[in-house]
Amino acid sequence: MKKINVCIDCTVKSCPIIKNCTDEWINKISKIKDTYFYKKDQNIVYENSPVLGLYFVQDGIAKIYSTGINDKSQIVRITKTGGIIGHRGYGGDKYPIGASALTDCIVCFVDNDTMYEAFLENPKLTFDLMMYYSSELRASEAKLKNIAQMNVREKVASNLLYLNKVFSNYFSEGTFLINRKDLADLTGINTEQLSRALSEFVKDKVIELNKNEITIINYEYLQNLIAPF
Amino acid sequence: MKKINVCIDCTVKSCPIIKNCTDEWINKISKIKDTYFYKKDQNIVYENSPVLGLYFVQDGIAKIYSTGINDKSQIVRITKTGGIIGHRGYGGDKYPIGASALTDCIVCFVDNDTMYEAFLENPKLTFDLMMYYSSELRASEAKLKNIAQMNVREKVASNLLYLNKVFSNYFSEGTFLINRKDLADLTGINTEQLSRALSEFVKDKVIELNKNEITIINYEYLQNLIAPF
DNA sequence: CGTGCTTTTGAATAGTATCAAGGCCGGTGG
DNA sequence: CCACCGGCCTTGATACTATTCAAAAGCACG
Repeated sequence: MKKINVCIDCTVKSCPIIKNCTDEWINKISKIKDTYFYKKDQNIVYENSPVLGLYFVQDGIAKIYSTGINDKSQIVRITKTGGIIGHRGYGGDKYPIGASALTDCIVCFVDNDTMYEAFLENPKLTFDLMMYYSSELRASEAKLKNIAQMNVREKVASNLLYLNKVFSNYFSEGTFLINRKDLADLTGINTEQLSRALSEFVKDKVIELNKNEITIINYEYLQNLIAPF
Repeated sequence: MKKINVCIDCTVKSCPIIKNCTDEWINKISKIKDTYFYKKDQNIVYENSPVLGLYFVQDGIAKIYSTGINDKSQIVRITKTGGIIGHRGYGGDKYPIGASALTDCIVCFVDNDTMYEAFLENPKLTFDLMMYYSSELRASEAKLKNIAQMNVREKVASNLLYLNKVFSNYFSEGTFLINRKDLADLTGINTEQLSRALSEFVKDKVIELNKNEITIINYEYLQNLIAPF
């Protein structure tokens, strides 16, 4: 994993800046942006810190979380290469969420003023980002429904499949690395229940566990659990 | 309640079209758009119907819902004058949600192609709508956390306060009209539990019930229930 | 090879969903 | 005008599920 400082050289072709801005603007942002490296488990955005701009994930996987009642933490989503962090806060005063690195991460930061100018002068960028919001909103509402309507077993199944998708290309097929607390916070349950659910899945030969490494063996079983039609 | 057909005459000053488009574009959209009247309980958007464009609420209150496991319905949010319906589906294939009228509603419809052109030629419109998405996303994620972490009593309290905000100016202060099923679907619980929670609130003189009319008496009590600090 | 942290498991408790029955109210037709 | 029907709402009893508390096992790190 290596920092890329100049946008023109960037390999992240899904980056909204590179995809939608004029060459002039790509160069301008390239000069203004900062690029940071975060080690696994390091914080990227602090909850309730002032909104300074947008973060674009160049490489790695990060969790976006929010702390609620009794300091219970809820992971709201997970993002990776090509994703954006901080857009929820955009237009607001403080980031309503925090973010930290699940794997080592490289992240580009662009300040508010630069973004605003870029938006007004690159309509396609704004439109593209609007579509990004749209898909995020769909995902968030789907997740809302899942958490409201599924039981523990179903929620865990659903999130195992989600993580498998997110982590594809980072480890071998069907395998990913996440600790129990994070998986519980993502699923919206506590670690004890998660542990019980995982143990059951192991017993039924649906997954295999190796410390924090989870491997899905029987996809179909998990699929049927969440969409029994 | 009376349909306004010409955008220039429209009293909804928060409409993103009127607020952000050139006069030329306001006129253009004014001619192209359709304006519909929906009676209370009538459907505005059907779940899984093809995405044809965006709906702008000129007057009234509508619920946005989505059907899940075992035909359980979840109300995802409630929108009113100045709000937008269908933006989640935008960029996708089918509307992932349905919408129907909680009060009589007047709704303006603008088709996809017109919207797309308008977005590219009115950067401020796109930016404004992007901010709308951003605030919707914040709201959705706040709701996610609430549903995941609150108990029934707290969820009901939270949603009573939410409805009170949404319905302000439609009935007298602190009063709103909604049936039990809708309130349960909004809260993410079943009608029996809702009924119990409401009964307790009545006993404790926190609210008053008059058929489907709910009046909040003790705001502070409800507030403390959801943010006990 | 301790020490402290995470994970797993068990048992008791609390909370929520479901089932069933009855009440209330509005509408319809005799 | 009243009796009856059907839908919505409320309440109670019960079954189920999830949470909490406690304890022990596993593992990571110095």
